[in-house]
This record gives sequence, structure tokens and C-alpha cells, in this order.
Amino acid sequence: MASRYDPQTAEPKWREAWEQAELFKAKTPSEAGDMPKAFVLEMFPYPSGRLHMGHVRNYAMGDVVARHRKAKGYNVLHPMGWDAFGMPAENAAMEKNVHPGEWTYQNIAAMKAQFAKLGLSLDWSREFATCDPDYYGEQQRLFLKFMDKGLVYQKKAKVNWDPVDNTVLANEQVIDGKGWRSGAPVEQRELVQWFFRITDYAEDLLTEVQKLERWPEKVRTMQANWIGRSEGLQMRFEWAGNVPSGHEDGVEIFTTRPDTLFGASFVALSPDHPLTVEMAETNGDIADFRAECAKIGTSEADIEKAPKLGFDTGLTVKHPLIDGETLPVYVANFVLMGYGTGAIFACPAHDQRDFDFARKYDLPILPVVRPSDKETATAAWVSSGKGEDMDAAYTGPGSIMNSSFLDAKEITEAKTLAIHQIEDMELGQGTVNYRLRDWGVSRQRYWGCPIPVIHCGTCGIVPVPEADLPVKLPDDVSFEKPGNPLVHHATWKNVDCPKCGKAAQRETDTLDTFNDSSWYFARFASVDDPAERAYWLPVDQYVGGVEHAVLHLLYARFFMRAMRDVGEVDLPSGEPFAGLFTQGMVTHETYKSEDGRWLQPSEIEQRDGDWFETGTSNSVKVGAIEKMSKSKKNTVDPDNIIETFGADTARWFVLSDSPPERDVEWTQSGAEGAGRFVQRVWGIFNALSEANSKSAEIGSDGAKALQRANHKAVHAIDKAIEEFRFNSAIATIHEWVSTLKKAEQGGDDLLSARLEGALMLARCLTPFMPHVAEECWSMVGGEGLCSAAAWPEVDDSLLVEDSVTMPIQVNGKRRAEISVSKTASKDDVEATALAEPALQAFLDGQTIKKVIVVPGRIVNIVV
RNA sequence: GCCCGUGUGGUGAAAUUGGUAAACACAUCGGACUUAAAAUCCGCCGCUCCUAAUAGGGCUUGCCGGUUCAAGUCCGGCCGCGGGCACCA
Repeated sequence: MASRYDPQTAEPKWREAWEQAELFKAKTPSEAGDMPKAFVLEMFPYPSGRLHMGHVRNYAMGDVVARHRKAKGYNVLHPMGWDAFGMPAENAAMEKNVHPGEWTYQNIAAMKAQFAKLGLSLDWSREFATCDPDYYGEQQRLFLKFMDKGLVYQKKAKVNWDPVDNTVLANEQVIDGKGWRSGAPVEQRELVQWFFRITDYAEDLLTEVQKLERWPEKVRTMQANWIGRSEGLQMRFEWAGNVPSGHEDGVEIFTTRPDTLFGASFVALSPDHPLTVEMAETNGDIADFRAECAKIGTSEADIEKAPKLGFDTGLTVKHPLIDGETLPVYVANFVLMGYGTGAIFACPAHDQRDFDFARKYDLPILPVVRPSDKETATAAWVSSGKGEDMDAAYTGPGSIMNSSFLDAKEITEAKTLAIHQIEDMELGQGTVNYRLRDWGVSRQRYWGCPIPVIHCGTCGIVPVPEADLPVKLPDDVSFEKPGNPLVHHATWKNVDCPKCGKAAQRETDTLDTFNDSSWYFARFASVDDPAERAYWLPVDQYVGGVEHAVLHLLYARFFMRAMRDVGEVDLPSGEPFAGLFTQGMVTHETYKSEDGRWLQPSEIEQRDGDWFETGTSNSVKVGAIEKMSKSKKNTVDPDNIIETFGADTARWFVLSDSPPERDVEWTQSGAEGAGRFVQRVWGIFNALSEANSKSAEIGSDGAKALQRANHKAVHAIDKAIEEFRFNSAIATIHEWVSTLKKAEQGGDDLLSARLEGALMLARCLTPFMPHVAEECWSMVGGEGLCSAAAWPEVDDSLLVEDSVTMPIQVNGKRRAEISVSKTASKDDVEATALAEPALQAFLDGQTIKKVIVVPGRIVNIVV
């Protein structure tokens, strides 16, 4: 009999057994019958080629849920696939001269081999990569259906353009105004781009996200903020003097503060406002001003220090509510074209930006909101009309003044009245504005899903006929020239128009890779059977990183609504993920050499409490604990850990100690501790395997106590797993294992209870350390495979103790404790408490004012 | 600036309807086993006062205040840290 558990032989053996039994294959709806379904999904990985500890933690968590649900009798779908399109493959192609497809599929093979070692309960039968033509062909079909429904359109838009790589960059890829790869200053370019009308769903996306009770509050808030709903007034200011042609109606503005209209002192246009652009064509000064504004970067730091810049156009508009008053029209750099109408009216007294601008250009500052604590101090403001005693704009609550019919109204009421007035004058209407922009999906890259349209000189934009889908990416591409290889690929690009047959060109833009991940879960649910998709969706539990809190999750919510509305999925709510859990990262200490090089954990050693580079006398600086990353060299390779300790130890460790939503720090000693625990667990079963005792009865008090401990532990673990408190479940298992270990010292009367405990324990361990659980299960005669076994039944009557220990407090401080029957009456408890010798001694004859007895909890005596 | 988290021993943390603060683990230290080491097992482990020791007392969940018989938990006001958004009208 072996004296130690050997993961290297046991782990592959059990994985083979699971595979033979097809244990993790989801049942079809008809096979499942009455079983409830559970779609458990972790965010699918990008095939970078290597698994990292973050993956291990993410997938270990999903596996706990999937295995637990399976044991509880659910029909579980737990699939895996690959989010395979994206820039890294093209970068590899350029650097290593390998085709992006080849690189990607090789990486998938390598990562799949690593995945296999983790012992995850995955249904690989549904695997796909988003770069499979089957998958992106289907995505192209969806695109065309969206287009048919009017959810897709083209428009000119500003983009970040890298002039060296000749490509559009996402905002995240612009670092300090420079391209992250080329280092070249990024230009703003106007390009024709494809867009999805996500803003059509803004209201629905906002109201529904608030109802997702099983999502983290944080993520719901982030989405709500991103959508950014604000109520206000959209109105036009009519011209007072010159009327620019093409803009005869006036200037259209949006405001959330119509209550401050009487404090208006100017109107400001964005440098990118159509009127500004037109004026710049004939006015060199305005053109120069626009150029100056464009020079200021868009990074946070730039905006922080950017001064308010303005240009007086000489145009004037009428004040809508004050007869005869006119306001100057400026172009101002702080007005964004991307929000509202790209033009504002400014009330400097009550908006800090307007205030700064007014001070700089000497424009009037007229307060119209009286703070409740400034009843009398307003005279000075009013007399000068320039708010000279104001240091800053006042944006707080108050009542309106200097405002004719709005005077003395509270802000909210004044807003409503002002909107009504403007509506009556037919100058505008109350509206709702969103910060959310339509989703620009065009990318000038090769390794993505081709947009399935053809540009014809005669017919315009022609969708590729369904029979011609998928529009496959050409294999014979060259990355010699910078930019998108599809543009240079004549035989792929040049086609006949499907409508008129004349020469035409394919669209060379590909879709943003966020499209690929916006509906993959529906593909997992079923390749093409709508009924099966309806059965599985929505995903019951989604697990992934919080970095996707806005983009991926918002896009997926949009996609399900769009697919629902074109009849592609039967999901009335449009919500793809009923439950969402965002897990924390795996972190590690960082190390730096004396000369500032990052060092790997394997490159250092500890001597006499200090750290040195291995084999040298060069001291090492121990730095901050940070997310594992290649650049800081603080990564730990899962393969190495699995080789030394086994997959179960790695899984166990990343779920121990820290709550799942928080970061966990990887430490060598912690991993060793987890490895020790695996051996300790095995030891318990090993000891029992030699003592078969199935027939003995659980009779003695000690055996009954152990039995109670068993049932209590199962109950606690079950609850903890359901509530995503894996660290608590693990703590309970630790305690339980110690209890079982101690029972080894007891007599034969404990054997049955120990065996019962062992059989229960194996099943509770399965979600966390499935291989060890399986090995242990077989050692004590468990039936069949442990991974297939049902969750242990808990006898509720065993959860209640006969007697309970209650603390006795005097004036809120614990002074003694008593042991009383669980069913003892309040009076009995009080009597027992007061008779307690330790308490008698403490009270020493003091008068008792009051005794509070909370049955089963506590006794508090007030003196 | 706005929004959201969060703050508990040397460390990660637990206490989930207001009811014994520090469960469980890591580290350190001590002990058993061993010729020795590894492995394994056991024990101490918030601060402090008093004591030869025992026994015992006081304090303690970022800070200040409040509610309550009772506060890590509820309320008000501060402070620190982390994250998200940000010239969004």
C-alpha cells in the first residue's frame, strides 16, 4: 500500500475514466426530461499559446459551480472554445513570418493540452474557434440580418489613425498620443466606418441592467454610467444678426440646466461642429483655431491642464426668454461634438467650465440660483452682473432668482417650467440624451471577420448573397506592406457585383473582435437549433474578469436584443447572462535587481532573511504585489506547478484564503501548504481503506457527534458554494478534515461514522480537487465514479445540537458561559445563568436591573 | 471632480437578520518522532497590566461622535487605500 498520493499517476488515470464515461457531455432537452438545466460558462480565452494562473483561477471557479450543479441533479452545459481573432496573430505574422491562422491553431492545440491537465468538467464536443469559417460565416449572416433590420449603417467618423502601421487603433491602443506598436503620433482621421445602432437600445439596456440581481452592483453601476442617461432640453437659439447659409434655423443646443437660461451669457460651438467646419473653409482664423484645438491631446493628463480656448465668431443669437437681448457665439475647445448637439448655451455662474471661460474672455456672469444659505449675500452678485464675489460656479441646490417667471422656484420645478415655456414657443422640446455612442465595428485589419458586403459603382452597397457565405479570408496574404493585407489582395478584393454583374470590390474592413464574443454562448447552446438555444439560454452563471464589465458585457447584451429582434434567438428579455461573477486576479510579489531589472521568482533565493540573485551576492529589492504579468516577470507557470504538485493543488490554492472576487496572492509556501493538505486528505482515506466497517452501527455518543459533524459540514459547504464563498467552503473542509483526523485516535465504535464522513467528504471535495476525490472515493468503496455521484444527502435532524453553549454578558461584556438544552425556556435559561457560580462571584451582590435572554444566542444582564 | 468598493492580528482572512471578534490558513516560534535530515504529527501565536506561577483585569475591527441591554455589523461626520468614469453641458 502506497504511503503517499501521487498526482502524476492518479490524475491522468481519472481523467481517462471521465472521458470514457462521457461524464461531462450535456444532455439534450429530451434526454434531460425533468432535470433543471444549468448553463455554466467562463469567459472563453484568447489563444495566446500559454495558460496562466489567472486562467486557472477563472476556470477552477467555473468548474466548482459546474460540478456542484451536476452533483445536485442539474443538466449542466459547461463548454469551452476560443476567442481567436485579433491583433496578436497579425503581430506574430509580421514578426515571425507565420500565417496568423497557423499561429492561432497551433496556440489552440498547445493550450488545449494544458487545459486537459486541469481536470475541468468541460463538454469539449461543442468546441469551436471564432476564426473557424463556420463560425464567422454565421456571424456574417447575422450582420446581414441586422443590416436588413436597419441596425447597421455607415458614416464618416473620427478615428485614431496610426500613420506608420496604416491602421485604425482602438482608444486603448493609443498611449500618450502615440501608437502602442509603432510609437508614431496618432492622427485623427475621418473615415467611413460601419456602425451598429446600439443607441436604439440605450433605454432598454439601462432599465434592464438594474434588474439583473445576480450581477455585481459594481458592474451594473459601471454599465449605467457608461450609458449615461441625462434628461434635459434640446432647443435652438435663433440668429440675431448675420444668418449663415445652411443654418437658417439657428443653433441647436442641448442642456440639462434649462432652469439657468436667464443666466446665459454666450453660446459655444464645438471646434468640430458642422457650422465651425464650414466657417473654417472661408475664414483662416477659424481654421487656425481648429488646428490649435486639435493639437491638444485627448489623454486624461492633457485635458486636465488644457486651458479653455475660445474664438469669437462674430455671430450673435437672440436670448429666447429676454426680448432684445443677444448672446455672442464662440467656438470653444471644451465643447465636444460627440455629446448632445455639439453646441451649448453657457451659464457661467453655475457651470465651472463656463465660469472659467467667461473669466478668461470677460463675459458676463449672472447668478440665477440662490444657495439657501446666501439669502442676503446676493446683492453684490446682481449689481455687477459679473459675479465678482464668486470664486467658482455654484452648482448646488437653491432657489431661482433674476429669472422672471422662474423666480423663487426650486431647481427641479424651474427646469420643468422652462422646458414647457420653450416648447410653447416651439423652439425645442424636453429630451433624453445618452452618453452611449453607436458601436463602430470597422477595423482595417486582416485577422477578423470580413464584413460581407460588396461595393458596386452602379448598385452601391450590395450584401453578399446568403448562398455565397461565408466570405472566407484568403490564405495567401502578405504582411510585407504595412496596413490591411486585404486591401492589397486583388483576386480576393475584386469581384463581380452580385446584382448587376459589373466589376465591384469587396469591403476590406473586418469586424471588431468584440463581435465574435457577443454571441458565442448562443453558439455553444446550439449550432443551429433554435429550440435548443431557447432551452439553454440565458447563461445561468457567467464567470470572468471585471475588465469586461462594460464593453464585452454591453455588446453581448446588445447582440442578444438584436438577434431576438431579427428572429434569431428566442430570449424575450434579451439578457444573455442571468448570473455574473467577476473574479479577482492572481498576484505575485515583484523582484528587481540592484540595477533595476525585473527578476523572475526562479532567479532569486533567500539567505539569512535577505534576498539575492541566485548564486550571487547581488541583493534583490522585493517590490509591490501585482497582477502576474510577463513584463514584470512575476508569473508562475501552471505547467510547473501541476508537474510538482498536481492540478488539484493548484486549483485548491487559487480558491483558498481570498474570497473569489478579491485578488489572491500566489506564494510558494501557500502552494506547498495546499500540497500538504492534499496528502492529509488522502491519508484519511488511506487509513480507512484498511478498516472495512460498513456493517457497524453508529451507536456511541462519540460516533453520533462525528455523524453530526459530517452532516453539518456538508450543509455548510453546500451553502458556501451556492453563495460563491469558496474560501469559506474550504475553511469548513479544513475543519472537517481535522475532525476526521482526530477521530482516527478513537475506538472502533467510530469506524462507521468515519466511513460515512469519508464518503461524504469525497463528494464535497470533487468540485475543488476532482482527481484526489476520485482516488479517495475508490479507496473506501464508493460506487461508480465520484464525479458522477450525487451530492450527499443531509439529514436535517442532525444539524441541530441538543444542547447549546451560551455566553453570559454583564453590561455587554462576556463574563461566563453556560450550557443549556436547545429547547430550554427563557425562564430556565435565565435561572441557569443566574445560578452560574462564576457569574455569582462576578456580580457579588449587585442589583440586577434587567436580564435579556435571546434563546440559543446570548444572555445579557444589566446591573 | 463625480460614482462604486474597501479599511479587522506579522500575513490572507472569518464572523451573511445587531448577540462569545479574530474561525480556517500562511509565516514565525516551540515540542514529538529520527543517529540526522526529509516527511508526518502536536502546541503557542491581537495589544497590554498584574503575578514567582496560576487565576485575573483593562484595551482592541481606520478616526470622532450617536442609537442600543448589546455595534466589525445600524446612523452622522472625517481620514486612508483601490477601482471606474471624466471639459458629457
